[in-house]
Amino acid sequence: MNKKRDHYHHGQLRAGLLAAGLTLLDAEGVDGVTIRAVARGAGVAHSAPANHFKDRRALLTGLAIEIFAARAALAAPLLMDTTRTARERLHGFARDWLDFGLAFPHRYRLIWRRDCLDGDDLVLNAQMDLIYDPLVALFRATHGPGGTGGVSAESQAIALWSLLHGYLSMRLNGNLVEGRDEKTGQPRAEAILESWLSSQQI
Amino acid sequence: MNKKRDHYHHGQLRAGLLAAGLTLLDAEGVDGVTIRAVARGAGVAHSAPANHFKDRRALLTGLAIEIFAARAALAAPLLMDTTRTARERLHGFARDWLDFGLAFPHRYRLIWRRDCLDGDDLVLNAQMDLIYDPLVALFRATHGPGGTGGVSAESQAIALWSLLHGYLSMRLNGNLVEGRDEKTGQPRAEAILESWLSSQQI
DNA sequence: CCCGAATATTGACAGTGTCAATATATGATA
DNA sequence: TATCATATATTGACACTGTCAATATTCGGG
Repeated sequence: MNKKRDHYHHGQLRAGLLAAGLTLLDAEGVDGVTIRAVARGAGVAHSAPANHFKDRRALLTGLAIEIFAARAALAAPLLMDTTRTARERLHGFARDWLDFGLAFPHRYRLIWRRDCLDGDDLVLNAQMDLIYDPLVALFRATHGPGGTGGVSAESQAIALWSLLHGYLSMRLNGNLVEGRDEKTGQPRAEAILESWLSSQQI
Repeated sequence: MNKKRDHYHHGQLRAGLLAAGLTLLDAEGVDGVTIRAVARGAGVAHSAPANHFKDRRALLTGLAIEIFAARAALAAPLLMDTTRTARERLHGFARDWLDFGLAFPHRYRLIWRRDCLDGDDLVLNAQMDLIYDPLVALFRATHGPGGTGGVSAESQAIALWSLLHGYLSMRLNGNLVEGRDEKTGQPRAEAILESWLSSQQI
């Protein structure tokens, strides 16, 4: 049963490739995650990954799904935690998202690199909805029964996510520097976030 | 002086390479802009570009500078046009930025791909400031002399740009679909933009 | 026990960026 | 005008990549 180990893997290779890929991603960025480097990391021949991922694109999509799933597993319960106010939940979600991006820049970049990923992958898209849907629901719940001014819950969700994603992208890109708001003295991201939440009367 | 044309270029090659690069960029995206493909486009040997761009990175940085410069040439005068109100100017700037990104997705993506560019390039960074500085100045001008509530002009500029960039990134990435606000019926981007401007009392 | 299916290996190919060696053209100097 | 350093272009090579085809090994069900 386990005579010739070290020569032929079995069963666990897919997971091993993903693990090696994540290590490479954190260390060298997306460009470092080559099929051959991942194979080397897992200790198999350069063409072995082909049995588990048809493409480099499929490999990166597998990584993105793992990463996104981990975020959704945290964000979804947080957004639906009815023991907290809407503002607390949105603030916590935003804080968590920013912290994640700053702590794992290469992971954050990868999940948005649709040119490297399979944009039609159903699992990948489902992970996004796992966050987006509770976010919209939360905004909808904050709307009064009258529902007069302002924009829709969907637009609010998209606006908040755009704000977070844009800020984070530019930070990770080196276009923005960590800093504090010149008026309030808060960390910049905090100031912008709180200002937006207040402007939405949340 | 011009005996052996067709064999050796002179003088105009750098511009020719950039032109070929831009064509390739629009047609195939950043990945299509390889040194060799650009050389083929300009009709020279695969190693000729090395005399004008030390790297592929340098070539892409050259492209990004051209692209950014063209945007700055439009945005800066617009932001400083004192014949218009602050709201008109900010709205016009945002509209122009969104239109540009949607019309030239590959160009838009490239100028933010710091991993493909030389992030320390002084010319490239100067182009960004050519837009950022007037933007901050405009926000500062809208602040009353009291200067009580709200965030600083810098934070406002960063927030607006984050909002625009985040929305555009997700649109170009395929994460968002063109649509209309469910409440106002406006195009989504318009609704989000106007809502933000109003929330800043502009 | 055996055979098909799954999985891993080796080898090959075209494409890439980059470097070194070579060839040609330009422009300043004599 | 002649010469020569310098700028520019060419050819050739190398290592690396993704992907495919052919081959070898292992696993699991009959």
